[in-house]
Amino acid sequence: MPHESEFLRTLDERGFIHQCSDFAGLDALARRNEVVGYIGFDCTAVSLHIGSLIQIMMLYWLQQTGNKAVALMGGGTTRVGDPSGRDQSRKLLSVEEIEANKDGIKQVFARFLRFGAGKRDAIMLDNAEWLTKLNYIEFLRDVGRHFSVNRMLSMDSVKLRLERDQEMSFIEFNYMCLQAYDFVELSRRVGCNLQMGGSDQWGNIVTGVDLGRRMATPQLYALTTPLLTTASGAKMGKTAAGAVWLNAELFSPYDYWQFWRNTEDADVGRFLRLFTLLPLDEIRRLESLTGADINEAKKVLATEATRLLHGEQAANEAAKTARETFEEGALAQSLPTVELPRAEFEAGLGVLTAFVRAGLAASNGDARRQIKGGGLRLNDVPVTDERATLRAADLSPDGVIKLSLGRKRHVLLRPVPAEKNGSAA
RNA sequence: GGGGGAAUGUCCCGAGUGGCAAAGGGGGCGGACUGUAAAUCCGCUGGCUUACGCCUUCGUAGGUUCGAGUCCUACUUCCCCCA
Repeated sequence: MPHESEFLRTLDERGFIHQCSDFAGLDALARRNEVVGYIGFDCTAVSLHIGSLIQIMMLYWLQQTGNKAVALMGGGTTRVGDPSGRDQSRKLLSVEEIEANKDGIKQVFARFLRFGAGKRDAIMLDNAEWLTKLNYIEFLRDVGRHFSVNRMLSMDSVKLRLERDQEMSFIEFNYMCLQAYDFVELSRRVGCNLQMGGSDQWGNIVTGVDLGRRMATPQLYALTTPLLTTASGAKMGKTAAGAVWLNAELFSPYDYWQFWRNTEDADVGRFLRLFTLLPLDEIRRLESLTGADINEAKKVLATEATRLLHGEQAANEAAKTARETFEEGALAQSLPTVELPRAEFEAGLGVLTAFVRAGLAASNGDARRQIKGGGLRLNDVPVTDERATLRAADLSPDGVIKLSLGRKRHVLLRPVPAEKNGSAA
């Protein structure tokens, strides 16, 4: 069942598609470039993380193949909380937190979508705009009567919670109603006819499609992506440093590059298709590399993915830093740098403290343990004495000391004259 | 309304006899092996300390005790059964 539209064909070839409510119908729309598709993003953190990247890429391809993309901020729905895939209720965020999160999340979209007022320009909306103005009684009469509680109870997001005897409050139970209503509202406001999302959103999205039929919107469609895990089964996007954030202030371009560079062999092809724009025949060539040669493909993946999110320059710098550090054994000046007052350094800084200040150890005790395990290095020399003190002789000609945790994590410590405080560069 | 159970190392699951910094997993980190991969093996996984050691942790608050995760009382939350 090959798709005729460029949109579906591209998504299919690149591995984005998990389920669709009606391939033929959507294909027909896409062939005429009449798809107006949206994806909703919860505002539960100040930045999206890598788990949302596949959704963002779908919006990208939607626009690139001649259709209209809508990025929906969940400023309203986040006040309610999505129970999908959760074992327990999440604590409610304050309105202020949600607004702050929304501001942080917005930034990233400009890198992937062309916004504007034109027919094929992307737009960004916030469902707080209509959800917060709903009148409860009216909503129940106009919308609520279309929802079957029987069916909602049978949906996975609800059923699982009930089966495990886990509490599910009424507010969470309403989440899918609001999300379904969003779809209808977007249909009416901007002619939206497609909602995309992760496979865990299938139930919520289809509920929206169904509500649209009952409320007489034009035909709506649902399209979901597969759940992304690494080849060895782990959830994607967890590293030593925690979540892989998309905002550069939370997760530097260098770390981002490293994240992709450390992709498992078996995932390289899949990730190249999903997270880069490289042509498929080039990807086929890269993923066919075997043994150590596949490292070349990983570097391409890292640089391409970083370029998309952080730009050409940041990507090249990250690639250069990695090359100097890992391949040439040189001291790359662009490694993450932590500054500390020169006075503190001259007063005699213990190695333990130094590693804690650099963010490579959680506490002195942690640093001690790492030393015992042979995991800490000072200027590439393993630290063996936990009582050692950093000295001026340890400074490189450029005035920095290189601290390393394990093979991969390196930080430069730089004493500075003023009272500037240590912050990662 | 009555009866019974449960809450453990703030990542998760989960043993626990009055002497416990608290078994065991998972996850994570480090080491070895490699290719900045996977798999495998080994070590570590509360804070402070050069160290003897000190401090903080088992839902909350009290109590018994030389000593309490462990016993008693009250409270909070959750689950099960009866009504």
